[in-house]
Amino acid sequence: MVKETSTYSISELAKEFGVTTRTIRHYEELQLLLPERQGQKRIYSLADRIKLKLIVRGKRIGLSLQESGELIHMYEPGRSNVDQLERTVEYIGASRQKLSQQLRDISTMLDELDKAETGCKAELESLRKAANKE
Amino acid sequence: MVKETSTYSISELAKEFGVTTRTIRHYEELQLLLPERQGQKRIYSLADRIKLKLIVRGKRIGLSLQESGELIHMYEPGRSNVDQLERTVEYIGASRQKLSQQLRDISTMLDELDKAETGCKAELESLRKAANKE
DNA sequence: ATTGCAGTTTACGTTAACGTAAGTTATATT
DNA sequence: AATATAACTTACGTTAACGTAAACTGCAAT
Repeated sequence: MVKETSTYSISELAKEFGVTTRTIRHYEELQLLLPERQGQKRIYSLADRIKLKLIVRGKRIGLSLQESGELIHMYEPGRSNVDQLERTVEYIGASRQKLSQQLRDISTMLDELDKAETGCKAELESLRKAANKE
Repeated sequence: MVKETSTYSISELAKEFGVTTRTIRHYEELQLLLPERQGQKRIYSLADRIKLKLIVRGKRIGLSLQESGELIHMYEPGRSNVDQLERTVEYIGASRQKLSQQLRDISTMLDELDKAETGCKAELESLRKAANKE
């Protein structure tokens, strides 16, 4: 069963993305989200949900809220003039470089984890052999 | 020309890794580094340098200093007993999972950047065509 | 009518990761 | 001997990203 409506309450989003409502309101304070209102209550659109998803994903790879904000901004209207578009393309290039570096870093770490694990398991083996000889 | 000695001053390391000496001392406050001393002066070994490298790399992919500290700990003596070794292997597994998730996140972001870039460039093209028609 | 959620605002508190400044010491150079 | 340079310690300051508490609102069910 998939959702049929395209609006969400704050607690629905909070539950879905594993954050608190305070966190979501905080993102709004920083202008990362700007939900509609029904009276006092915040009503989140599908677009808001996607932005939140991007923020949460960004956090997993160590982006600051500012950086996520800039990424969000890229997917938005602002494509008014050439100057703006060119700066966006530049920013995309820089982002790609940073992400590529992260890929390399993660590969290195995974390699090192493999080595460490192999070492641990060998160590465990020899400890168990020694224990059996008693 | 490669370094032949295997000790470093704090400012050498700071320069090499692009951090301040304050930062390096901070890592020592958190017990991530424990350099020798010559009187007051800190003398860093090759092992210290490697740890620092790991910390800096960890920061690039969004690890906290605590997490980097735990990773460092894994590469260290502690292999005394079976219990400890097993917990280390578990921790390695968890780390690998987290890193794998990051790999997926980064791939997704790179894809989205590609789409955004394509969109921008198309937009730029049509803007330029329009400008030429004047 | 009141009890109970789910939501709201306002505002101060907290943690991580350093920055920054002030004053001290040791070594090397002019 | 005086000065510069690189190190050091102590301690308070700062920013990001929320946490937490208090007090209020609106609607729904008992």
